[in-house]
Amino acid sequence: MNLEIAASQMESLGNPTRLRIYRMLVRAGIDGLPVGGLQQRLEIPSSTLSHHCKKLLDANLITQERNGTTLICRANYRAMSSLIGYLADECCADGRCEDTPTRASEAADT
Amino acid sequence: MNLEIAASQMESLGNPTRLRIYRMLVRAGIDGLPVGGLQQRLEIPSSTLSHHCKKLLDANLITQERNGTTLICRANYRAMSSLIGYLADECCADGRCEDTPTRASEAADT
DNA sequence: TCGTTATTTCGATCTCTGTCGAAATACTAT
DNA sequence: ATAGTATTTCGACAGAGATCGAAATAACGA
Repeated sequence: MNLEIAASQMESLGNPTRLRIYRMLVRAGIDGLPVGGLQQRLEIPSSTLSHHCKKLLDANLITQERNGTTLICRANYRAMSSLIGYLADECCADGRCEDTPTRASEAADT
Repeated sequence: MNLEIAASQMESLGNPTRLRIYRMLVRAGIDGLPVGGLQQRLEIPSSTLSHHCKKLLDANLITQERNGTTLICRANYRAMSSLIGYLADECCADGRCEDTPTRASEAADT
């Protein structure tokens, strides 16, 4: 995970419609949902939906698998975990932490 | 936490410069960093930096406290936790999960 | 092949965002 | 008050993003 990738993923999730899509897929689990299923729930034009799915796909936040004429979308859980890790990573690395008056490394130095 | 707030926070973090700022503040811990300190490291015009800080502030991702002429910025750790929770929340609530062949609730039903 | 359903691509429009320099404001110290 | 430092606001511009309808493509079954 690096800054550029993390930012692009955040940007993808920074649109309310895409965040809804993504959360639907997270909720749906490994079975995922077809694009058409998403469209029914979202009630937006399919071209708009396709546009958003492409963004999520490009950001590697979802995967797609064809099944006949329908296209199954799934959340990429691994990417989600990485992103979350990146956000919280190195919390207080350069300073004191909120919960502990002294950092572990500083305590070790004493 | 709701969708609109989460999306606006994601959007805020979806810009590389802002993500850098935010991570610097996360690393800095409770002591935070002055705007000027951020500017030295980022090497961007102060007007641009101010613009980004305002976005992060509006999204409730950072806080600011005046200390004389300098303005201390700090990451809002609570907001970060909420956001992370929102992302991972209700994973697989509507379907089977990746790791477990059957969900806990289904297993309980058996 | 033909028709039907599912999905994407195209092209247009409109709005929003990032960036900057210049000017304004906030605060402190003298 | 005045000068000096820190930060924000303003106004402008270029570029990116969201949205849509229409047309194109993909996959299937009769």
